[in-house]
Amino acid sequence: MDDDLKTIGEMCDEFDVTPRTLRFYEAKELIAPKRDGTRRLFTRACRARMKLILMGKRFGYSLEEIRQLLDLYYIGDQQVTQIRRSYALGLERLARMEAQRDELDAAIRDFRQQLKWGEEVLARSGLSRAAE
Amino acid sequence: MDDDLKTIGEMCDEFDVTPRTLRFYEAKELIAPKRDGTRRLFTRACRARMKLILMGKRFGYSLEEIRQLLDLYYIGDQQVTQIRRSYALGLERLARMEAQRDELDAAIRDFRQQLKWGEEVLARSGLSRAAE
DNA sequence: CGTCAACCTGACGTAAACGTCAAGGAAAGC
DNA sequence: GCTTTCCTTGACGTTTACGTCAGGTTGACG
Repeated sequence: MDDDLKTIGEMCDEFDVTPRTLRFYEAKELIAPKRDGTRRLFTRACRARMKLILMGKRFGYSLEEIRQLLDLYYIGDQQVTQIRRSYALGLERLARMEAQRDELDAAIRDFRQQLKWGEEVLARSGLSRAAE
Repeated sequence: MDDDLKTIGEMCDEFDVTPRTLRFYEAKELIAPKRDGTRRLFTRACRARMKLILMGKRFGYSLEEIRQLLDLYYIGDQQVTQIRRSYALGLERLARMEAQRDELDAAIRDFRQQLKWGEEVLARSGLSRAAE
């Protein structure tokens, strides 16, 4: 049905990672490629998950946290209790993300202040052109 | 002159870290406590740096990156070229921080959407009380 | 004087996220 | 048929940021 399958090499090109990384993610059950005998074949679902994995990494989640996040995205037809647990987990994570963003905002404000101080140091340093 | 010096134990209480952590930071030249014979004595400057170190860690910098940041904070009377280099580095970092925050904002929006979807799943699951 | 708490210096252990190397299978081109 | 290329599975190495001992000092207290 959906057989736009990719080899490990093609995946590496697409996502700019090494084969080791993809095998590692499989070992950690973050992705589950099919097999042609012994060879891995990566489905469209794998690629979707890879995008999410790399997104997660960009803002500092561990692979284990990402695995849980992926479970949240792909719940399917499980028990409602399971969904509720995931939902609660999601709320927690949202709170953490918002806290993190607020800290980052504050840090950015501090940092801007620091840079203004740097500008003054440069200005008073006897040189007229601060940006050359 | 300024002799409000603290022992390692007092520092641990103040910053909620272990002695090992402080010794490690000294080994990595993030802080430079004085000595009374063999014992470490932490100055006010050390405590200021510790605050900045912990700040840096909170939003995901490595200790090595933090060490460079601290150099930016405590420039002193170095060459102006040096100051300029640090300043440029600071601008870069600010850009990175803002990009990170924007990604986080976007992720939070996505996530909120995801949670709304979860709420609907719960609502349609035949149960009236979604939060018990 | 003993000992107890708080400190010291190695030095080895650990978890995460892969890198790297060895040894081998399978298909594709010449 | 032989070589090259791409893939496979172990299995050990690496970095970061410490934890966790072992063994040795030192100052204060009873």
